[in-house]
Amino acid sequence: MPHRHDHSEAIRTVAELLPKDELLCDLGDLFKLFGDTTRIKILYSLFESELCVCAIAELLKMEQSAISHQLKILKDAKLVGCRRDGRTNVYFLADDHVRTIIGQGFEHLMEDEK
Amino acid sequence: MPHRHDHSEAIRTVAELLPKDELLCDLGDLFKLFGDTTRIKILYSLFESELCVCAIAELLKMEQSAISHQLKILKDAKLVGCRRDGRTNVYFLADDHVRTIIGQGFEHLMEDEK
DNA sequence: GTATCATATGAACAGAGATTCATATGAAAG
DNA sequence: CTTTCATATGAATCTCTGTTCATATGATAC
Repeated sequence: MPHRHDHSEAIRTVAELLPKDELLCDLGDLFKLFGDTTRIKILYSLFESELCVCAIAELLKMEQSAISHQLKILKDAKLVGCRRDGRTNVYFLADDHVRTIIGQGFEHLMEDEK
Repeated sequence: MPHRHDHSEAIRTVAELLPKDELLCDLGDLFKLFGDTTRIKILYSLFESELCVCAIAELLKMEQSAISHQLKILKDAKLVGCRRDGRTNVYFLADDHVRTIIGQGFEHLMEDEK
């Protein structure tokens, strides 16, 4: 028992309502995907239209390799999809939740400005 | 010019619609807050009721110091608020956006299960 | 086939961030 | 005013992660 004062009641109540550890981890992992500027920029770019790797690299003024690495992460998480087109790889948003989640973050920031 | 094939049109279009760098960074920083399991757990705990530091530490079975450090980060970001109560510090959700954003993440995970 | 373009990938490096340990602060009880 | 409890904080450590560099793959054009 680390401390003396009693809050066991509150703890019990909250503990029962807390989701499983695994789910909370998955939730953290999901938000981690949005927690990087490069990935946010990539996702935001794909809001408008599908794009090939080198277009994104040019747009963000970053190296092709860096973009490719991040696209792999987004693809593994199934936030983006990929399609071959000649010798280029075209990426696109795989899920409309991406728009919603980023939109929510956006709204939060906007209200903070006030 | 890093590559030969032309996509300058797509780049121009997207570039115009892309928010400022600073905003995209802020967005990334916001999501970074949710991208850690400990912080997710803390926020989730505060969904139910306000809690003092040692209650959270006990609940999550983590050291008081670790919780305190994370609470500082959440407080600096104004996601949680803090109130003195005798010699304990009581923390609470400062913003209902937190519920919305985490809720969206939750929904995304649930749909993925299918 | 060979050369070239677009992308992927692995290793190495560097920076950020989370936890722990030790200690400081601050309030209340005696 | 001293002691104890609750929390905060700084430094150190260790882990994770993003970028770069070099290279591999894969497809097209010649």
